Amino acid sequence: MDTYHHGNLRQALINRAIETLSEKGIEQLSLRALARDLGVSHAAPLRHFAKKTDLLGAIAIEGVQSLLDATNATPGGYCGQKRLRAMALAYVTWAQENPAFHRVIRNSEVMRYASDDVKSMLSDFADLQRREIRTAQKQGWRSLDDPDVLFLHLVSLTAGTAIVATEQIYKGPMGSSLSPEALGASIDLFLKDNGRSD
Amino acid sequence: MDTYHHGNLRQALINRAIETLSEKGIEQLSLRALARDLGVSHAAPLRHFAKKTDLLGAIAIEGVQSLLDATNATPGGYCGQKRLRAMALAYVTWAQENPAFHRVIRNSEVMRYASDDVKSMLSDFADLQRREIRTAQKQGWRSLDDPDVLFLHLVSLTAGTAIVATEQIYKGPMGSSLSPEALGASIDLFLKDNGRSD
DNA sequence: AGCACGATGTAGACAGCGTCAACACTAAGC
DNA sequence: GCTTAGTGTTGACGCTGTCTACATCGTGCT
Repeated sequence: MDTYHHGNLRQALINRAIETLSEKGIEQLSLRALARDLGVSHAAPLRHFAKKTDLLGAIAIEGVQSLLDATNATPGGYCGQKRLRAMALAYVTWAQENPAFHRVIRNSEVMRYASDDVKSMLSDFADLQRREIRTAQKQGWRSLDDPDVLFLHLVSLTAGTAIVATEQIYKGPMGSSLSPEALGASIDLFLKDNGRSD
Repeated sequence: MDTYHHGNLRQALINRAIETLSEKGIEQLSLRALARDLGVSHAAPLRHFAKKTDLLGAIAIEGVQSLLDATNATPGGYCGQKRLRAMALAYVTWAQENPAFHRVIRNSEVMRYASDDVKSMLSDFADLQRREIRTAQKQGWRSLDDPDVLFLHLVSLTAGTAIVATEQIYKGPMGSSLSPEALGASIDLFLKDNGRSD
């Protein structure tokens, strides 16, 4: 028989939200629709997420965790330039495979109200990239460039590539140049170039 | 005395929408609030924009026009690589100076319902960039690279840089490296590099 | 002039939304 | 076994976008 209490409504809400987020985007997400989908009353979600932004915040935590897992699952043993390349590609691939997470994490409304946990995780992630840039430079990659500029460039390029690779708007203009090979080649324009011809 | 008819409600709605868009973002925009701000009844906007997306579509048209104007106002006489650099910088600067337009144009919900006019204008803009890439390559800039990959890279980098430069999320992690000089230097990593040391 | 008509604004209604408050059920600890 | 905290339900409020019916204005026709 059906129990009065759902049992795991909190996680069920998150999971269903991720589904609808992938299908219909963030503006179409509604707490009441989630409640209907899960067969609970319209106010039940409020027991677990007082505000809609709290649900999105919880998804953001899972999303950042998923992103960190994806970049950590990157083939090990590399350091510096090769690691940066692997991380950048992992980011783009992750964005393509987890559109819901990607949209949530890159949404400024969500991140404005995100918990400090999320912010510090992302901050650590940024620091990791900064360190790898330093390492790569010590190995001779773009050693004369300002590391802050390299970091800005890396973040801009990966964020932009992920968006171009996932947003429907760009599908038309880009045409065939969104294959994994093309994406890798584009990343390589920055991350294989060592400032000298090779 | 006040006239029964507003006189230019359509443009007034667009202008006020751009204001609130800059201040509060796209999710906070409401037709009824606009009507209140302009002192007309809650349904008056519907005479000019049957759907909320129609208003955003109209703003998108003005936005794309503004973007094209900004890139055309780029110092003339250049072709190829220098022109690409000027266009990329103009795009980022434009995004910073016109956050409302930038948000609307980069919003996939809006662009999904955008008119064919907007889409063809953006398509022409993309073609222009492709041509400049070809020209730059003939001038020796990255002449061995696949032009499709260069185009993908250019779009990703400019889109990403504009987002990093405008979205509050990145302000923290990026810190001081968002000065115009840093942005220019980051763009130059792609657009000044000619594949050989110089 | 006067009249019809289209364009534009108003008033009211409806459903859907987020959110709050009051109440109902259930499990867990004393 | 009773209390209590956690969880789900019901109903309400004000907000939203959108629809319909009605009001008012300017403009062109006769």
